[in-house]
Amino acid sequence: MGRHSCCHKQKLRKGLWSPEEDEKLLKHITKHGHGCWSSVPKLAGLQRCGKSCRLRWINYLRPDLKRGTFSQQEENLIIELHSVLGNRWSQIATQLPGRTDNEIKNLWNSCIKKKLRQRGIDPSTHRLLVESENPEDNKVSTSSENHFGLYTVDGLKQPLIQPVPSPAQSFDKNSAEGEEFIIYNSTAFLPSSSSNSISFFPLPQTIFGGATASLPLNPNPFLFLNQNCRVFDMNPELSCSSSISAPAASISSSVLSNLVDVKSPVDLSSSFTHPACAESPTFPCFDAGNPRRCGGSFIDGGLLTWPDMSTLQDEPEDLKWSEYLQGNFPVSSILQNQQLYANNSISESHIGIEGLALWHPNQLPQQQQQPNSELKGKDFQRISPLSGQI
DNA sequence: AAACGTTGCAACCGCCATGGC
DNA sequence: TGCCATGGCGGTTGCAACGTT
Repeated sequence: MGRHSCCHKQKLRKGLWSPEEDEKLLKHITKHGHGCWSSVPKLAGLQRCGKSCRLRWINYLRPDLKRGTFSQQEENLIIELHSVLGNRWSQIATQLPGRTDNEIKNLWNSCIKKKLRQRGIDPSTHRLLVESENPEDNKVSTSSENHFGLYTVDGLKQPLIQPVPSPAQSFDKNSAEGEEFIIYNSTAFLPSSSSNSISFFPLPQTIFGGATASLPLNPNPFLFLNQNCRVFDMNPELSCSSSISAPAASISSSVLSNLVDVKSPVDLSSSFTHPACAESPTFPCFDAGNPRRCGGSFIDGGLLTWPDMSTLQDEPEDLKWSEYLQGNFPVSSILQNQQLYANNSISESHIGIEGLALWHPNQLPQQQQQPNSELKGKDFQRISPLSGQI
C-alpha cells in the first residue's frame, strides 16, 4: 500500500493554481508570513495542502524571483555547478539568486542536457560520449569499461561519436596520421603550499596524447571539481612515480567547502596517490581499463607534479568551461599554456588523477584548427621539456 | 484545418532528515 | 526510544502551447 499524499487526506484542490488562489496565498504570506506551512491553507482560506502552498510560494509567488529566460552566464554557471554538485538543484539554486531549484532542474532537463549531448558530452557525468554499437545509445552512452571518449567540440556535422583508439595507438607519437588525441581527464585537485587553499588542476584541458603536447590549463575551479574529484589518500610509498608539470589554479578552501564536501583535509606537503595504484602496482593510475598506463610516460603515471601557481608570472587566459562547450577557446591559448608548463619549474606537490577521455583535434572548431602535421610537431616539441621532468 | 509530435514548465509524488513529544 | 508531523528535496508526470506534417 503506497503512502497517501497529504492532499488525499482531505478533499483538497490539486493542479494549476488559479489567480484567486495565488492572490489569497500572496496576501496571507505578505501579511502574516508563512509560519507553519500546514496551517497556511486554513488561515489563507485555501483548499490546498500546506505542501502545495509552500511550493507555489517558493516557485512562483515569492517576490524575489527573477523572471524570464536564463542568461548565457546563468546557463554556464549551472553547467559548472552541476559538474561539481550533480543533481543537487537546491544547492545550485543558492548560487543563482532569484532562480528556483525547480526552474533550474527544468532548464537542465529540457535544454542544457540537449546542448551538452550535441557537443558530445554526457550531461550526467560531464564526460565525453563514446561510441556505442547502437547509434541510438550514442546519445547518452559512456564507456563502462574505461574512461575514454571522444569530444566533438563542434557537435554539428561531425558524428558525435568516433572510435576510441587503443591506448597504445593514442599515445604512440609515431602512430598513423590522424591518430592524435587530446586527453580529457575528468578532474583532479591538489594541495597547494598555502594552508587555506586548495589548488586545482584541470587535466581535461591539459594533455595532448599521441605525438602531441598539452592542452590549456583551465583555472576555473568548478571544472576541476566534477563528479570524479577526489582527494586521494596519501601514500608516499606509491610505486607510480611519473609526473607532469603544470600550473595550478586555486580557490580558497572556504569557497570550496561551500561547493563540495571535502571530507578530510589534505596534507599540503606530501604526495598522494590514486587508491587503485596503492591497491595494485599494475593497476592503472589514469584509466581503470588500461593496466599498461601506470608508470611509463607522463601519461601513464598517477602522480603529477606541477609548479606553484604563485610562481607564474603571466597567468594564462581564463578559459571557461562554457567556452569549451561553445568551442570558443583559441588554440593560441592552448599553445600559450603549453609553453607555460614547459617554462615553469616543478613543485613538490603531487596529485592523483582518475578518469580520462579523449577528443580528436580534427574535431576542434574549424577556425581553431591548425594543419595537423604542424600542430603535432609543435606540440610535441612543447611537451618534450615536460617529458624530461618525468 | 486537423492530427500528431515535441517542448517547456508547473505541480505532484514519494522519500528522507529533523525535531518535538 | 519510537512515533509522528513537518519541511525539504529530487524525480516524475501532466498538460498547454507550439511546431510539423
